[in-house]
Amino acid sequence: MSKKTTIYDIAKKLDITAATVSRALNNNPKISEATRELVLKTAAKMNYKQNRLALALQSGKSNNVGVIVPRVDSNFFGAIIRGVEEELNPHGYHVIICQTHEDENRENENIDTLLNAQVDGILISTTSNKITEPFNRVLKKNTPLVFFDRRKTMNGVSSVTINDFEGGYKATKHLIEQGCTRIAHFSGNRSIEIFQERYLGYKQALIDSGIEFNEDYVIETKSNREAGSNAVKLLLELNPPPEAIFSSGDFAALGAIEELRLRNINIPEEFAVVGFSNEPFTKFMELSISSIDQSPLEMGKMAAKVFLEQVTNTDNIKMEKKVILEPELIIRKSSLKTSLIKPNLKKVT
Amino acid sequence: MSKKTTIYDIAKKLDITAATVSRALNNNPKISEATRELVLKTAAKMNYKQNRLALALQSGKSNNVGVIVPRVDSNFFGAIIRGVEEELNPHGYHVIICQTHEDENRENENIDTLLNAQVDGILISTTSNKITEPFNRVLKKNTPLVFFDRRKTMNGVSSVTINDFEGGYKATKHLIEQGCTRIAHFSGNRSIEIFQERYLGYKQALIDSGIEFNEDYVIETKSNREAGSNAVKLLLELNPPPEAIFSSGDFAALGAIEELRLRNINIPEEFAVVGFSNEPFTKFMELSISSIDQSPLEMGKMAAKVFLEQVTNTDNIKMEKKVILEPELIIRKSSLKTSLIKPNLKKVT
DNA sequence: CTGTTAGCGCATTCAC
DNA sequence: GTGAATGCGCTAACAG
Repeated sequence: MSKKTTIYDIAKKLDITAATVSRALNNNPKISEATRELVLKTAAKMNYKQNRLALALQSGKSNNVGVIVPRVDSNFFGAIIRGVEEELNPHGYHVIICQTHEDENRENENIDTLLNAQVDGILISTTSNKITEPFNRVLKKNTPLVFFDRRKTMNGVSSVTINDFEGGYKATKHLIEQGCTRIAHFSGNRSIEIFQERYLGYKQALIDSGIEFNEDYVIETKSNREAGSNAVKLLLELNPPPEAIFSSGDFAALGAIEELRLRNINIPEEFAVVGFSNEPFTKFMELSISSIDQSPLEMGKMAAKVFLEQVTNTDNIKMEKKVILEPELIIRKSSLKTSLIKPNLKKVT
Repeated sequence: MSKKTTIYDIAKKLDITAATVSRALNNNPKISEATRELVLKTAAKMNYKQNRLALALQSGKSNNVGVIVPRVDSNFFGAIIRGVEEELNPHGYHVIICQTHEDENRENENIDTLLNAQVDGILISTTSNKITEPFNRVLKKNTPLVFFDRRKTMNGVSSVTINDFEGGYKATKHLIEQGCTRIAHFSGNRSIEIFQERYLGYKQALIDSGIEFNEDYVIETKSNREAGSNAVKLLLELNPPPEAIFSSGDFAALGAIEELRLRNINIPEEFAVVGFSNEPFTKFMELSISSIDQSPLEMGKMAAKVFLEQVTNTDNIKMEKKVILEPELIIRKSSLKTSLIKPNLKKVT
């Protein structure tokens, strides 16, 4: 059990005052070399460890930052958290994680409890685009706030995102280059900025290549296999049906592929597919799935760096920084046609 | 910015003392209903929020628990952390995460900084089996310590693991039931308990079925595709070669499967494979891979529960609890032979 | 029921 | 250079 030794204990032992001990421990210049060494040595001997809690209370800095994500057990958020932790740990910060499960109320609760816990900053991938009271409290309290991936539009708040528009554009452009013209899109809920941007990128790529945009080819799906399977069924009933899909999510892309194979449609020859997020499984599939990599590790590190800048620049009241990472297209079998000769497609009127 | 309002602020406003305010806020019985309501109301009006740091310092409880894992961006550990967070959050605890990257030194550092941060408990999947000084400090400080998945043998310390022996046994037994007799094993580093146990389970299943154990069929591999691919190459040069593999890791199993397919060996007819961990990709492959599920979500929740019990039972100085979860065999295509008739295998002398 | 006092462990004034 | 005093925000012990 052994009660924790404090600076008072070591002060008493050395018959000096706690203030002196504190100074010695903190490399305060106004202290004699002799006492400093003495203090350091006996501190080590007595197995002294600083109580960060007391320091936190008196300094107002807890050295904890809160990270709020929808869930932690996905590759994407896991990698982000990894990045945040690795970047922040060397600076003496601990990472507290909170999950929202896409629930706005829990998000608000999490923010409030983190604020109560006196975190030095909050990094969040938000679930809604409303600016609720807790967010205002964060600003009022002057706690550094950084959005990553999913942001809200707030004055003076920094964010780290990827260029989702570019991601959608690249994916679609790639499909066009493979010779596809009838390209469908699985979109997420477009009231969420990232999905809207991917959609717009898709649209723009079509326009830039002189391909007519077809509303019927855009389907809003959840990101799971069943949704992808159902969506592709709808598409195949269209006349003409599409010959490619750019999906805003890898799971929906997977579901689509499964459905297509069930119908003996050859991928990528007859039908090409590109997903989004570069989930690990896309790489391991025998028919590997092309996808857009969001470099979540980088995103996490970057979010942490932005926080660190914010916490350093105390002079600047406000500094709003928008970091936009470039998405990378990973071309795999599901969209790479071996020959550039356009394959036989079902004849279409 | 607006300075945080404290109980003193609201005390001054109401012309009472801070202690009374504290009592009202904490539902202390010895207080009049009138003042309680008054305090509560003005507290709300002044937007009072408790400073958990001050509470922590004075009570000695930070309401934070540290979770230490090799890395956070794997499905397994991600799911565990998710379980921990979900179980602990309703009890007012925050989860601080630390990564070791399988480095013993970083593990020790993490423990020490968590201790300094006055966490109320440490949940850890340890990287080595040595009992280093920081672990002793945890005990001396009487901080609840719970191992999960990878444990050390320490007196009075609880752990939550799966029955790895049983996992190895089930996997191997299943292969035997599919008609395989020449069953190889990819083992991890067997100085780590979990791998040793899986190996022993494998061995016992063979013995129980009257199958001779063959040392040559056991290969120590890392858990990645390349290692699996290399290992299977070695196996195929044996005479007779095995006709099945139980792999201690899914990635090695995947590598093996890739290599087998390269050689046009039919799976599962000619060669059956079972992995371990039930990584998401095993399910999504077109040739889905059989695996052992470790129910990481449950494991995380259980570890959290054990911690909660520990923190509640203050009377009992020591309580050592060993929770052992049952692994589940998930049978998929890579090992499920459609007919019970033993398929044509390469003839062997 | 409520006020007074004290302390959690530390760093930081201000004296000397 | 060092000591003494003070406060961070809160709760708990002891009075009354």
